[in-house]
Amino acid sequence: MIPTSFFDRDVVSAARDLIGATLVVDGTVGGTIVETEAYDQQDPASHSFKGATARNAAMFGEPGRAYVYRSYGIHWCLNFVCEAPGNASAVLIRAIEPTLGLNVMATRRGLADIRKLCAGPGRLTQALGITGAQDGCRLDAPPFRLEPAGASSQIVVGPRIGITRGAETPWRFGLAGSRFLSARFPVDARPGDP
DNA sequence: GGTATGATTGACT
DNA sequence: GTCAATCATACCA
Repeated sequence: MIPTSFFDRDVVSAARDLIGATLVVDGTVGGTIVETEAYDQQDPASHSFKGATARNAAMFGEPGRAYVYRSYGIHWCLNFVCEAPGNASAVLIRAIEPTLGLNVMATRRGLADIRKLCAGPGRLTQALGITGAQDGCRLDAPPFRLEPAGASSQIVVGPRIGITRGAETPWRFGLAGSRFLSARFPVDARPGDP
């Protein structure tokens, strides 16, 4: 079990150390975290950049809690709050390698392709059944369960995806060579890869 | 009150 | 590669 204290520190190192950790929801679905991004309050791409609002309240609350928001009016995105208060920050969970409850997740996604089951922030919330109802929930209590990464993994770093401001900041982390990333990393791109 | 904009995805040329 | 879906939020009047 990853304790709340794990998140009471710099969001960038937390984002890196979450690669390889296991996320389980409702004890029925989950997998290994293979892609994350960091956002802090000094970051123009962060929701917390312009101060607290009703939507981002969880980011300004205690670390070790979930921040869930609606994206493009369609999808939900899951974050882990870090280092707050003082520097409202969070780790966006962008992709997991599905390991638990594949049938349930495939049904929710209406899709059998395991590589696209949880490869993307909107996709993994749909597969895991995460909605705004989990906004502000503790990460060390049901419905969540988090287990730390095992042996240290080879980690790749790159610029974050889908943002217009702060796009040059290399705060995206991934498990090197994973087939379950939402997109390939520049340094992870090798000729001949599918 | 109105309007522009997304930490995205899936369908389509 | 392009583009629509779809709506809460933020910001302006």
